[in-house]
Amino acid sequence: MADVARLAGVSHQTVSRVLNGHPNVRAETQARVQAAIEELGYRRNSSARALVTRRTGVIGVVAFDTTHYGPAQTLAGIEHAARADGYFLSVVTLQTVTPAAVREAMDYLAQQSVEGYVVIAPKRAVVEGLADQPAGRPVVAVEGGEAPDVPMVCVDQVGGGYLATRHLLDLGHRTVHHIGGPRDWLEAEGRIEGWRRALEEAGAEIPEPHFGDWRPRSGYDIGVRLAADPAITAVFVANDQMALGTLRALAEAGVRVPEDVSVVGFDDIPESAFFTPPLTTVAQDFTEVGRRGIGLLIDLLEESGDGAAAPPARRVVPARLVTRTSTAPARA
Amino acid sequence: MADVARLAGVSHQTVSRVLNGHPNVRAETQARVQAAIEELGYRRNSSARALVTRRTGVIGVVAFDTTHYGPAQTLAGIEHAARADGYFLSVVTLQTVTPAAVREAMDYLAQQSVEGYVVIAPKRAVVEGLADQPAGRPVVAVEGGEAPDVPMVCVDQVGGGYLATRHLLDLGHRTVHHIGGPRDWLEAEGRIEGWRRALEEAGAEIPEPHFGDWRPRSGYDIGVRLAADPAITAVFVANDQMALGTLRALAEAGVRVPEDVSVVGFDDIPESAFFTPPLTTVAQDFTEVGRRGIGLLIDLLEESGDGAAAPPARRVVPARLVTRTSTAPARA
DNA sequence: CTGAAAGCGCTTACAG
DNA sequence: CTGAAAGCGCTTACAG
Repeated sequence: MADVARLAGVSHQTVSRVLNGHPNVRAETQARVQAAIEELGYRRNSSARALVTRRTGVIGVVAFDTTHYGPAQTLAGIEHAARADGYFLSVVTLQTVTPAAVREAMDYLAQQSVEGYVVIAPKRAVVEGLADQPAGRPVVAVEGGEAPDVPMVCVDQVGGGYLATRHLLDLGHRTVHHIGGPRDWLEAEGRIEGWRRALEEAGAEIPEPHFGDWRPRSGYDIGVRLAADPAITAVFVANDQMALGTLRALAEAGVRVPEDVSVVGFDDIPESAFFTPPLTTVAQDFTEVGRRGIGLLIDLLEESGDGAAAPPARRVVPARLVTRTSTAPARA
Repeated sequence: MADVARLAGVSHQTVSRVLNGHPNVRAETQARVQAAIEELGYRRNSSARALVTRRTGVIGVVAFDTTHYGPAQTLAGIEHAARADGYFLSVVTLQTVTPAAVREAMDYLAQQSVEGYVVIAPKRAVVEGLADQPAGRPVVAVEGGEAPDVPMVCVDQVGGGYLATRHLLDLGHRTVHHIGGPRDWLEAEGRIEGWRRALEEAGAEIPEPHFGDWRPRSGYDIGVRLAADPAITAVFVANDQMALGTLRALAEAGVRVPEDVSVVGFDDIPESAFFTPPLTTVAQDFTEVGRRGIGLLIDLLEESGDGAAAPPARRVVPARLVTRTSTAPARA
């Protein structure tokens, strides 16, 4: 900066003013400074700046092992939104998901003086890790169902589960079986609640749900058992990967989809349109979740007016049913 | 730090020594300082530290839209490796993949004073963007095939393509058809080269390859055409998602896999074991790629001895064939 | 509209 | 083994 000032024949002070777009600089001076900056390829030292402004412009993100489609997409959404607003993203990916690991990750990020956190928190353990954070930096959770204290943005899982189940009931199925995700996932919980609500509302029998681990294998194993019960005509599976396994188990057992059994998934991963048969499923707008999560955090950071920030309504992103050919009317 | 020094009854200088693990501190003094740090919940200001040490400990990562399995996994691998070595990761995800976008992303990261870059560069355009970087910070590319100047770590794509094709030839197929990825992807190029090499080596006819866009739909569209040709008995598809589409097209056309046609994919995504039928494919160790990429960059940053850093051999991670039931011996 | 001064919170030689 | 001094490169009041 000293070099730039010298070349432009001004004080380093004025260079700073130009850099920060302060109004009180003569146009001609500004041009000269700009030229000097270009010529020298000068780049402001971010550490020095952060030291004095007490702002690093860095948002810490605690992400998940990204083999899961949802968390991976959410991370991308968060990144785009943050960059659009001029923030940097420092990411830690959780390997083991325990409250301690979450705290450790946040602690690690704190070393880098992040201004706030976005935590992808679809599991209960993550939300618990959030609970007893040393106050100070704002935290926004994303994909986390109902969290007591932490501001949260998520897709309407209950609504999505309801949508899927309602779709099957509307096709004339007497009831709908469910293959849920792991019970410590808040998303799994939301989806099962939506399923139950739709059944209750329709006065349908509520069969005992089964629980998988999100992976195709578990959907397959449960599917093998479901295939053995000829009374079953409709299954709502809590994610597309498990639904894939279920489809495979049904096919192997000679159960036709959708003629004998209708199947609905959840997530709308890129592959699901090409399953055998193409899967009816529930799509989530992860990009929007990321955008709102970052928006909420930035509101908190910049305390735009009232402390209430975004109204709760803006924090729930609706789910959307995508109808393909794995579902059909129940046989009479 | 001043507060800590006061509480411990030493100079802030000594506090710094304790923080940095300098040897020349009396054990008793150190304990007192530690206690003071704990009591005050003191945390060193990273900006001040970076300002004087000229090291931010931040590695910039230019990643890809993470809907692709490979890049997503690689990112996770990079993150784990970086954290294990005490580095922070600042990530930019590319939306449009052009040389200009790559430069822009690196420029953005430069604002944050990253010490070096790991760039996920499976497309030619990314490698081009890397070419004319203003020197200064070291760059390591990952997943990028052959790059002229930039140090590179990648899975042996040629070897993988060879493995897949060889497997089919070994099963007695006279030749192997190929559905390649987009031609501007270096990985697609490597796989096709391995395919061609295996065919040449076996003296087999080399059919005209087809090219998809990695997505299931394109594998489907090409599969529809392949299904119409009864002479075809073996297909090597450049990724699992397209292979999924191909399987679907074959099934719809009444072509049985593997009885009529054998299919091999590439990537070993979590779903592929549950395709119809379970897919024989080529697995890549992305974690290892991430680890070596970070290792290489850190070598560069810390200039451990000679400038040669890791020997080229260490930079190529072997691919591995995973045999499932989508492949079978050719009919006599 | 522009400059001289002070200070952000650290680390790095330099003394002792 | 420990402290007093200088300085990293910025921004923020304060003058003028």
